[in-house]
Amino acid sequence: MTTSEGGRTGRRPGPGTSRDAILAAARDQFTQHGFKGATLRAIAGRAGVDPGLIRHFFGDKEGLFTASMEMPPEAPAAVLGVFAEPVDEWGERLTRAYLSLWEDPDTAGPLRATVVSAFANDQALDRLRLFIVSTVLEQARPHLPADEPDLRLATAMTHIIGIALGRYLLKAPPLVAADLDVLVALVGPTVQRYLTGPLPGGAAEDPDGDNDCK
Amino acid sequence: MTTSEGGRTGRRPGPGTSRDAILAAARDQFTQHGFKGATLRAIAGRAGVDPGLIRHFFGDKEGLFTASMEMPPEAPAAVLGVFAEPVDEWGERLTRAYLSLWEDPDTAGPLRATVVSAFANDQALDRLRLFIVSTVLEQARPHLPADEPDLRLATAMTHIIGIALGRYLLKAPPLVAADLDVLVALVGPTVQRYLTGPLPGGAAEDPDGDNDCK
DNA sequence: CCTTGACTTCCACAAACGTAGAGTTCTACA
DNA sequence: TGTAGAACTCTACGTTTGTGGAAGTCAAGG
Repeated sequence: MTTSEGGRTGRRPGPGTSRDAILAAARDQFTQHGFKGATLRAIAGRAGVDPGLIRHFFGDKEGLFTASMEMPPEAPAAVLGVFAEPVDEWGERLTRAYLSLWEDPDTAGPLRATVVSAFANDQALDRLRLFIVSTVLEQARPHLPADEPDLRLATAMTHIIGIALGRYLLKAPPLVAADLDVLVALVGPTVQRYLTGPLPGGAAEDPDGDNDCK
Repeated sequence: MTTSEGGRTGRRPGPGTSRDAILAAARDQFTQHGFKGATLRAIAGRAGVDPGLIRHFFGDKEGLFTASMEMPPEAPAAVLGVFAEPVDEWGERLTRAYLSLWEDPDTAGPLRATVVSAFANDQALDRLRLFIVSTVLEQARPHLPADEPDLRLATAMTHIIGIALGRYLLKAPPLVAADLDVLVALVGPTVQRYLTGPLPGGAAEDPDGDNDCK
């Protein structure tokens, strides 16, 4: 975002805006071309900055990468906080909380970078799985029905993530056109059903939810 | 002229085991490191072949890439064929047909490569969206309820794809551990509900009333 | 035999990459 | 006002990459 000064070297006048410009450009390039595909020169070019500056701020290409995936700590907390609410409201709340992360420009960038890189890099994928499995699952399991709590949360989360991918990454027209509230009203009940509803194959009309079918 | 090959002489395209080895290695490397991240030398090394052979068979790195994403034509037909079945059976059939594509080693490779590259490459993403939107949507829309048919199919497809990503790419333990039949029984009804069930907020009446949470 | 064309390998090159360090200019603080 | 250090640019090096062509090998037909 910084204008390129012609020929001049040394520190630019005014407050340093370059760091943020580099981060924005990095997220853009990493999500568009992957880790190896994105070049430091292209990122610097987009940011209107000398490539050497990247090394100054982030040391490494991997340093830049991890920095570009960091998101404000209140972001995951917003999703995790849903688990403190009554369990019968999780469906809509969870859906709305997660999709809101993708709506907010501040968190959408890192989120995008995280997901995309997870699909193109085994290490990043391991990190993502670890976060979902351990953090999310551990937080939610105590409040879920005894039969197959892991499978319940996995299908629910997968569903929400799938919607997010379709709307914000694949940009499927029907999902993009839909209003966020419509989407939440549509998906929320399904998520709720996965979380606390009866499971097929077992005693479906069991009101206690106390069945041990597998 | 004894053969139907015309009057051509010389060595015929042999049983060439190298070509297939290259394709397998290419799919492996492309899905693991992305298009730019995968190197022709690494692919050739994995295939136990000289890098020059790749150029001989596929000409280009992009030629190799597109070739590695081609899948047997009967694969998409298996999914599209579901639309010829009664609409009230689409839920389970669609789910099973698509997930089966990921179970079959012959189609899982290209499918994996397609999806992964779509997330790391804008062109591939456009291709995938075009296929889903135009081919799948056009085929299914005539049989769907009049209210929001596109949104119905979009949520349904997104859900199935999300499950596939969680099970076969992210490898979320609960989804991996679950039997395919269990997964179909769990997800199928949800998909069916998206396709033909009532929409929240809308005034649509549900004639067959299969709103049972079974 | 010999010819032919597909298969396979080796060597080489130009471009682009990440990294490195030295040098230049501006801000912050005493 | 002066100085330390952060911000910033320039030039350069070593490596790796995709690509190209020349040359050798092997099976099949004349």
